[in-house]
Amino acid sequence: MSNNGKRSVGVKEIARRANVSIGTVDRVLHNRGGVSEKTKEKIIAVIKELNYQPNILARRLASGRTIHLFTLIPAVSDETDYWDVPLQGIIQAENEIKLYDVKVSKFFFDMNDRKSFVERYQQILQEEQIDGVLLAPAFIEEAIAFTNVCQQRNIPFVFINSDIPNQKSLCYFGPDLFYSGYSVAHLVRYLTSENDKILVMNISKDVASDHHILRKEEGFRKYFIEKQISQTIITKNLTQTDYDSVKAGLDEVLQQYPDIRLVFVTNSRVSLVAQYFESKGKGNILLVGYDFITRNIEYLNKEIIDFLICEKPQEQAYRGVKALYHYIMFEENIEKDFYMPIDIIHKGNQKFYRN
Amino acid sequence: MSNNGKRSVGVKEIARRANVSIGTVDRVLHNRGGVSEKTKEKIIAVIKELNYQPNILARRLASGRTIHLFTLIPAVSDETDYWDVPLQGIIQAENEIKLYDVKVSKFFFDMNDRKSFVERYQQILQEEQIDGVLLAPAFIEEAIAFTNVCQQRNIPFVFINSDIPNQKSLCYFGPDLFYSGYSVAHLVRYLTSENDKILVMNISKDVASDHHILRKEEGFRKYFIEKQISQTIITKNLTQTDYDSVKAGLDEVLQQYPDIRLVFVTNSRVSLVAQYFESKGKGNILLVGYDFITRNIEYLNKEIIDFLICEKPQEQAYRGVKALYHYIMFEENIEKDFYMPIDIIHKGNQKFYRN
DNA sequence: CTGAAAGCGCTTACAG
DNA sequence: CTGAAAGCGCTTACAG
Repeated sequence: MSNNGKRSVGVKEIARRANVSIGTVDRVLHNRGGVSEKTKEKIIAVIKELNYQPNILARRLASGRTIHLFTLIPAVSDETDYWDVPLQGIIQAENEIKLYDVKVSKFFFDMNDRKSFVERYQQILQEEQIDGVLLAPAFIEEAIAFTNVCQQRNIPFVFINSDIPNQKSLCYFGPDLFYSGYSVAHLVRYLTSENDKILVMNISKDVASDHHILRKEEGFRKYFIEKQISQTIITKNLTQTDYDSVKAGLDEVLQQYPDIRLVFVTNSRVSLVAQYFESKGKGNILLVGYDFITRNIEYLNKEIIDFLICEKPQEQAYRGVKALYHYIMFEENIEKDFYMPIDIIHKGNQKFYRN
Repeated sequence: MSNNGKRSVGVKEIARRANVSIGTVDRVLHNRGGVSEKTKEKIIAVIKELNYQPNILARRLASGRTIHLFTLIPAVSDETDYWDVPLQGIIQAENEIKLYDVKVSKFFFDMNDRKSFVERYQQILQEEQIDGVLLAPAFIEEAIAFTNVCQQRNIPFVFINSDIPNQKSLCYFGPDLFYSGYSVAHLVRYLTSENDKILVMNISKDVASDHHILRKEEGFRKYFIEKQISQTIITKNLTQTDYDSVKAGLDEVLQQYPDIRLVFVTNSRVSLVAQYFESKGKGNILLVGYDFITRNIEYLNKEIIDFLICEKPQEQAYRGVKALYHYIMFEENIEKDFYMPIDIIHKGNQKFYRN
């Protein structure tokens, strides 16, 4: 109707110009083989000449084939509901693309159990049709094993939350951990003066191999070295994540250094420290931590947590799923690394923040 | 193939159950009329019973109709390239949806010329097929006139950048201006102490009627009143936006108040103030302003601008166009107000920031 | 007021 | 190696 006859050229026109049937054009278009070199060349030439753009709608409609995507992320645990946020991102993407006959199957592993990761991915690998995989590679070796199989089988996969470089993922969506810590240091410089002491708190069952935490602290400290700022930075590692242990640890370190000015908690466990300050009193200590999750937001609003750093976990997962879909649908190549912005949230701007 | 025969029910099945032809089903589906009450009711019942979800792909494919959207935003000017950012958002959305046969026609007006706004919208209204409109209602009365016509003609429209409440827009994407200023105040409290003086600078050709600026300052000041903080806040309005005038204004105010600790510029003109500080020296004054645009980023990296507040102008426009598309395609209702997050950018986190 | 047919631009068997 | 036909789930004239 309002078409101006400009409806872009399709297989029909290509077939006409190449003097073949549309079936043969389709074979060339999808590299299905069974076409003589000569006709193939001719058809390719016409396709180029016409700058043919396939009609995605028609393609999806005609091929009754559902696209099957799989996601593998940690389950929400009592310790933290952080992983509910990426899950929401997956669901958001799913709702958008299910109209185009895409199915997303969601698998979850236990953050504290390597085996569960392996079990889940083996379950996935047993599926007969796997068009793409999104995973949070919490256990590096196991994730490598999984994605090696994907590579062999030509299944595209994307990482979220943390990256394994050189693993030929389609793309990574998540923080640049080092830079994230580095960035916090810059903010901290605005909040403290040179003779203020800073406490870095790493709260994790396995600090020694917690890549996230280590890289963030590295970046944080690097800033002070680079800028030659001789501010005192104390690190406290806590490998027990229950409140009592955190309380004991804080009691100890604050007794030893009573004049701490700012506490930087390198992950979402900042709410535990906030809980401590809520009962003990916070004085003029500033508290900075990670992740825009319910518990933390409560303390943010009470002004017990001063700043939360957040790297859009929902968007990471959302973009991850959409990237797989786009890759499969349009054979589009995607920019390899997509580092999330490092958002700063305080009581004053939390209202309209979105993960 | 991998279909499990679960391909959701379509018009055919509805027609079968209602004992009519698919043509009649289609008439009911689109309220085209010409169907007897009785059959209509019957068909509607079946549709509900089956929880029929139309196949959008097929719908778009079958109806040769192109969707025509129109956008009306300010042109990029010498004064500021701010409006290039929303334009990029429009283009981004356009690229995503043009696959679905959507055309976006972009119109631009001159920020300093009401008449150009009127001319452009009249041009738009002459188009024969208008499926939706996105506009930045910089001139309120004129925007009301325009959108009144849209309402009459049943054309959906969305606002970006600033809102006109009660104008029955489909949706608004942009900042909550008051809250934006309020939010900056909270940050400023972390950066200054109670006896530090603050300078608010409004740089705009028509400060008195610049809604953006006025609301932000209002929010900013409100914070201090609410919290009963007796910090000195000086306002300086500059109605000349060239550098020399800004320089003169700053010379004057800084002579009068030599002990200013923080300057808050209420819009993207903060680069002019930065330029001043670059030549005069900044001392220990902090500089806070708006918008993540090239000129400002340069000064951010030189640490002459300390913080930029940004409300994702690209995303505003992107979401605006997508909202129109979704509304038209799926007749989906959209949440009425979508206030953008109030992002805080400093030298340390600007690297991965996206407008 | 209603139905039957053609067609949107592709893909998928099937036949040769 | 290639073609002709049927069909994906809709919409659009056209005929009655």
